[in-house]
Amino acid sequence: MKRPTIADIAGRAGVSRSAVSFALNDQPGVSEETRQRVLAVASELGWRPHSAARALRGGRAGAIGLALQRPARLLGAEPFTMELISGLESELSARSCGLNLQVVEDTEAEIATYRRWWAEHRVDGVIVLNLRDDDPRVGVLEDLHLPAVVIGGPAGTGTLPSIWSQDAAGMTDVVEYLAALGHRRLAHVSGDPNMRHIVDRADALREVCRLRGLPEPTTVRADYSDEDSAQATRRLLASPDRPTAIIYHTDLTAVTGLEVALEMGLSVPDELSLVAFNDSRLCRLVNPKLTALAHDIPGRGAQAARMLFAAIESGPGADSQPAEPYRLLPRGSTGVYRTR
Amino acid sequence: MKRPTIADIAGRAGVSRSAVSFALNDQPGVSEETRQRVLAVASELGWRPHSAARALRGGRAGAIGLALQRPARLLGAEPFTMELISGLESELSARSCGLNLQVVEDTEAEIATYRRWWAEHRVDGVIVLNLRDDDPRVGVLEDLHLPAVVIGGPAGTGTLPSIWSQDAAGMTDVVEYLAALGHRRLAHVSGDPNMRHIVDRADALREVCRLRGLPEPTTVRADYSDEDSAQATRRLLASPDRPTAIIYHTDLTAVTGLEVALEMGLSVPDELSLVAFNDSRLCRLVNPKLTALAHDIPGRGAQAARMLFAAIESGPGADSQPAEPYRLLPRGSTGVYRTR
DNA sequence: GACGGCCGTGAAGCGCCCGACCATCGCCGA
DNA sequence: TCGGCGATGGTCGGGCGCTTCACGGCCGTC
Repeated sequence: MKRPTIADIAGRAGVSRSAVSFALNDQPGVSEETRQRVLAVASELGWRPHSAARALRGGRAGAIGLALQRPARLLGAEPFTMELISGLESELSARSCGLNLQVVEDTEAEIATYRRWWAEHRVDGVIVLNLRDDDPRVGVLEDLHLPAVVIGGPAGTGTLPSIWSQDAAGMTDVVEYLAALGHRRLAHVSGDPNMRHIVDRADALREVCRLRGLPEPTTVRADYSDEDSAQATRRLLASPDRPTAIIYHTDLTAVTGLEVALEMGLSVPDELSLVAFNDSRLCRLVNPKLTALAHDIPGRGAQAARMLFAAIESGPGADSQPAEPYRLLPRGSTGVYRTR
Repeated sequence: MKRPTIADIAGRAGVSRSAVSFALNDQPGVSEETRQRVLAVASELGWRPHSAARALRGGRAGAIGLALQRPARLLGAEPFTMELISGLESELSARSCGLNLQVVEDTEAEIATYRRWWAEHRVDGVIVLNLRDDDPRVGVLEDLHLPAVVIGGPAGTGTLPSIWSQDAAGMTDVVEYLAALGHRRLAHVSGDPNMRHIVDRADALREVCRLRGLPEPTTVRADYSDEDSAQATRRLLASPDRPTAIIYHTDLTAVTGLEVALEMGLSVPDELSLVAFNDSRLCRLVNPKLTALAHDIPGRGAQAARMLFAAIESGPGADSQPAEPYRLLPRGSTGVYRTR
């Protein structure tokens, strides 16, 4: 089975290759009649443009890139990435644009991937995840003039457009909600403090507590692992003035925290309330169900894809946009604090 | 910033373009000295082959394709896909080969994607998931001569090499284990009966029960949704001769099942044992932890990638291979059945 | 009859690979 | 001594499929 080329079409339709090209690309230079004839032959032969030839000619690669900087174990566990991908896809497939995926070890490898993609003309643009402070990726992408959209920010993205989740607002909502329930001693199990949004949350937490006259909240760090988050929760709950409510940076971490709390004989939510950033099925599978800050991740993926297309088509300088705000979904894991 | 081409290297090194090409591709025809000089200049300029030009020249596209036929919500929830991808990647990145991802609606769309990828020269081969009976994808890929590796089988994959999970063996292990614990009435919440491996499991279950003289097991169907699997479990447990052990086709479904059982006041594992196909963090997050049949998914992804490379390089006719067998991981959700 | 608009053709070239060809040199046999 | 020959190390140029610029007939119009 041989792939048909425009030369084949030209032969069959009795016109030159250029005419075929014009016809197929809706360019002027051929009569309507010829155009129709060419289109008919093309669809009869099942012609499709050879992506490499197009790309070589200086056009688009017809694909965007997504580098995932995550260990294998984690990729499976957390739903974020896949939901984001499916959101991206919804926009991509509409424009029959491909998605190039690459799992990378660290930032250095990620940057190497961007350089390679750029040099090999593999992608027309990339989506950047998990912005950090002074993120070196931003500068590299700017230098390469490789269109990119950052999911994160809005600060520190340089000239790259970004789509930023309103983390401070989300955290504020949670704290006000918890305060209204009578909680005063709050704690926060947070992620990598180099990540922009993690810092935003911690800052917001402190700020709102200050404004509301609540005691200084505790922030401890835990990565995504079982052990780490269990340990963090254990430490918090073992302290003499233990918090009455804990906010977790992920659903995964929160679920582990809930296990630990129950294990330690605490009643949730009577003696301890728990809230998770990121909602997922996980939050509804545990008992009591976890109160969560939900996000429309596929929606954000779609939004990012649209922004990236805009950046690819009209060059840099596009505006950053906020993502849809977090929605607080109160469930069984939060309630009025009852002193014994 | 301009991407350097071999012409640039040729100019700087004072040789012809062909010489550069020979040098860069480890072909004979240049002296060792020239080769070194060319390589030095190339790395100095940061040259990388233009993937499109290579592909156009008749070479490889330098990427493989993976079409995911799954609704967005689900992709996030189940860890399988991402673990598989990370396994694929481990092999791909070693050969600096890309991964093209596409989320598709249904089989028809998936086939259209394969045709498109083929016609556009976008991928050198594909990984096919979730083989069904009389799967139309097999014939299409054979016709296109598009190298492919099927994850599933081993029956019904035509000339395509496959990597098949030993579902019957896994199921047999579970049943023997449950029988040893004293269980007699078994039930099975199964997935889409069009899927090969799902049928294999159901067949094995019936067969082992027959051999062991256990009563005919019940098999009910449930898709991945919360409601569906909850409903299936509820029905099973509401029946007068309700099963004492239930085997679920996914961790996700099993977790939902556990919730339902606890909700109905059953004690797990005293009155009901639960086992899940597919292990994941989910199984360890619930209480009691779920007994599961574990699989090394990233390992399977890597294996599939290696097979696909072999198929791409040496044409069809490669052998199918079994995946590593399931490992039964007994946890808190299974135990001796205690009649009240 | 010059001119402009419309259709269409020819050819170049994107970056890379590779088959065909060529220059040089050392070696051998007449 | 010298022509011929093979090996070595390199150049030339075509072509993969597609786009696009420059041009050239053809017709109708002023």
